[in-house]
Amino acid sequence: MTEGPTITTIAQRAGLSIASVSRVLNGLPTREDTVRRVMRAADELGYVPNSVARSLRNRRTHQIAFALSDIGNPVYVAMVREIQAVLKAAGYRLLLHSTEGDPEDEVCVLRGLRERYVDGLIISPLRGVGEEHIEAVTTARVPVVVVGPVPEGTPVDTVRGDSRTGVLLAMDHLHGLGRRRIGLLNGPLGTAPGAARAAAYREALELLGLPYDESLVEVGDFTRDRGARAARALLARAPGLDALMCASDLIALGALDVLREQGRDVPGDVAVVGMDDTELASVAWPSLTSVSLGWAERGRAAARLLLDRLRDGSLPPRVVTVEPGLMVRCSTGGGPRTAFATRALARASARALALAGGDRP
Amino acid sequence: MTEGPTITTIAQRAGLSIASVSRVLNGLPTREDTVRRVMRAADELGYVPNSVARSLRNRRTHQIAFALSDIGNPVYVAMVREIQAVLKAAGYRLLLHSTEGDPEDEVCVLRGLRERYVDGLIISPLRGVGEEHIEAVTTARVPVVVVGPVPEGTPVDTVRGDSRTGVLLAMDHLHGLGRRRIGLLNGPLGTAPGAARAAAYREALELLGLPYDESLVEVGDFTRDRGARAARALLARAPGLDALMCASDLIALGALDVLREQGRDVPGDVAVVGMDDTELASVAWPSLTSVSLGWAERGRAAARLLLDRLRDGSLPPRVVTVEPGLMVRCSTGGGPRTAFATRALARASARALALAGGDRP
DNA sequence: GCGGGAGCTGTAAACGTTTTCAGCGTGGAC
DNA sequence: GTCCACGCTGAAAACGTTTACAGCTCCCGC
Repeated sequence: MTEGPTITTIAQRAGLSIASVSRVLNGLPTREDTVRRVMRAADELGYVPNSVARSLRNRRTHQIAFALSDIGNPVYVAMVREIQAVLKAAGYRLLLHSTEGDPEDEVCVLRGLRERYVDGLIISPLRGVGEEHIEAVTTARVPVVVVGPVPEGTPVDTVRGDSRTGVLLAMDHLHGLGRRRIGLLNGPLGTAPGAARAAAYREALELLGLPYDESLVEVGDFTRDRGARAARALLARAPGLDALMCASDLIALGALDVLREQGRDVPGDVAVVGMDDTELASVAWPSLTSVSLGWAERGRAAARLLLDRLRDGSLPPRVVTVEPGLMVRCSTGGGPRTAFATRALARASARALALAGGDRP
Repeated sequence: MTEGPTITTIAQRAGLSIASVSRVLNGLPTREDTVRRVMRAADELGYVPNSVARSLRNRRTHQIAFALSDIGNPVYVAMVREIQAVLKAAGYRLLLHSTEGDPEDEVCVLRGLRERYVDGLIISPLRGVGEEHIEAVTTARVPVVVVGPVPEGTPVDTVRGDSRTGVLLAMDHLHGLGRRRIGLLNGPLGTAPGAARAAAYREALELLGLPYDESLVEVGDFTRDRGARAARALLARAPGLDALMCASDLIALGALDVLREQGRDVPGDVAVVGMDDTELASVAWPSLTSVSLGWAERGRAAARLLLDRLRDGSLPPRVVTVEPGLMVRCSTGGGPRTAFATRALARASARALALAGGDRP
C-alpha cells in the first residue's frame, strides 16, 4: 500500500513541469518530443491519475447516486440494472442509497448532496415527493431526477409511470373475460401508487358499468405476507368474487398462496392480476398476468434525463411518462406463448378504453 | 446551483481564520466564544463540508465498491442489500460495478482502484480469481475482499461458500427419499461454482454408493432458459431419472417448466433441488427445495472483513467460510411449513455425511 | 519586572490536479 | 535590425479541506 506516483513524480523523472505533464495526459497540443518523454515516464511509473484531486479541481465527481427504498424489491432491481448500464456507458459511477422507504432518510440523502460527492441523484421515493422533500429537492446543489409523482409545477425532471392506465388495462382485461365481481388488494393509500390504484380501480368500474362495492376492497401493503393476509380477509368477506386485481406482484403471489390453500382454481374460479411485471410473475404458478409499468424503461429514462441535464443545466424541467402494458399469462387464462401478442393488443384496447371513456364497441 | 459556502466564507463572516473554523467543526478544543461564532456563521450560511476536498486531504473517501457480474441475479441482490446495510452503519457509501461476468472488465475495476475513488473493494468474480486477477488484486492500492475461491495462498481476505457440502446435503436428502437415478443440471465447468458442483456431485454419488453415469449430467449455464434447454436434453436422454440436482435456482426453474410441460409430476415422478435459496425458490410452484449457500451472510461477512481491514491494515489475511443449509420445500415432498426444522436437521445430517465419509447408519 | 508555561489563534503548507498567464526562443515580415 | 506573431513551457493560483508550527495574550511564580 505504498504511495503511488503523482503528476509531480512524472514531472521530475521527465525533467518537465507538472503543467506540461498535465497537458500531455489530457491530450492538449504539445511538442512531439515532450509527449514522448511524459508518456515514457508515466508508463514506467505505472501512473494513474487521482480521481479525487481531479474531482476537486473540476468540480465533477463522475458519480451519480440512486436512492431507493429497498434493493430487495424486484422493481428496483430492474431499475438499478438499467441505470447502471446507461451511466457506465457515459463514464459515470453509480452509488446506491437504500432509504428503507423512510422519508426522513430520503431527505437526509437529499441534504447530503451538498457534500458534493455526486454530480446528480435519481430518487424514487416510495410515498411520492411530499412537503418534506420538495424544498430539499429544489434547493439541492446538484440535478435531481425523481421517479414517481411530484406536486404539480415542481421544477424538476421526472419520470412517471401510469398506474391509472395500467389498472384500466387490467380491469378491462378481466371484464373482457366475463368477470364481474372484481376485488382489489391494494397497498397503503398513503403511498402514491396506492392512492392512484385505488382511484383507477373505481374509475375502471365506472367505465365498465360495474358497481363499486366497498367490501371488495382490502388494503395492506405491497408485500407478499400482507398480501396473503389481505387476500384471506377479502375472501372471507366476499367469497363470491371471481377476480382479484392486485396492486403489486408480491401481493398477487400472496393471494395465489391463499387461493391454492383454499382449493380455489386459478384462473377457473378466480382470475388474478398483479402489477409491476417483475420476474416473479413469470416464475409463479400459475404464472401471473401482470401490468407492466415499465420499470426498466423508467430507469433508463431517468438516467438519460440526468445525463442530459448534466450536459446542459439550463434545460427546462422535463417529464417522461412511460406507458404501461399488460402481460397476459396463465393466472387469467392466457399462456406465456401469447404474451407478446396479447400485450400489444391489450395496450391498444386500453387506449380505446381510456379514450372512449368506457364506450367500447 | 449557485456556489455554496466554504470554510473560508465562514471564517470571513465570523472574523476568524479558516484554521479555527476547521477546528471547531471537527470538535477540537476551542474557546467557548469562538465555537459559538463559528457555529452561528455556519448555521446562517447553511454550510456543508465538501467531501471531495476532505477526501483529498484525508486520503479517505468513505466509499466502498462492490463489483458483481449481474445485478439481476437474485443471489447478488441479497448480497448488495446486506453489504449496503453494514457499510451504511459504518458511515461508508456503496458503489456498484456491474462487470457482466467479464474477467477483463473485472480487471478493469481492479485497476481502477488506483484512481483512489474508493477506500476498498468487494469483488465476486463469476469464474473465481484467476491468473489475470491475482496480480491486480495483490497490487491494488486499497484493500480488496474476494467473495469466492482464490488460488491457495493468495494474501487476501476471502469469503467462501461451500457448495461441496451444499451438494452433499442435497444429494443425501434425495437419496434419503429413495431416489437413485439423480441427474445433474450444471453451470459451465469453467466457472468456480460449476466445477465445484460437478466434483461434489461425483463425490456424493460415491459416498452414497451410487454409480456415476455420464449420461445423467448436462451442462448449460446458470440461467433459466439454458436450464430448461438442458433439462429437455437430459430428460430425452435419460427418461428414467427420478431426481434432478440443479446448480442454481434459475436452472431448477427452467427444469420445472419442462417437467410441467411434459406432464411429469414433481415431486412424484421427479424430485428437484435448486441451489442458492433465492426468493424465487419459495415463489415457484411447486416451491423449490434449495441449498442455501448463505449469500446474505456472505455479504455481511465480506463487508465486515473490509471494514476491519480499513481500521487496521496490518491484519493477516482472513478467510471466512459460510456453512450451507438445505431448505426443504415441496419440490422434494417437504412443505413450506417444515422448512426451518428441516433445515437444521439437514445441516446436521450433512455434517454426519461429510465426516463419516458416507458410512451413514 | 521578567521568564515561561498554558491556552488559543493565525499562517502556511499540503493533498494532486487543471488552467491561466507570463516568459522565452524562433522565425518571418518589414 | 526591430518588431511581432507563434509555439511551447513553467510558475503559480485555484479547488476546499486539515494540520504542523509559530506567535500572541494572559497569568502565575519568582
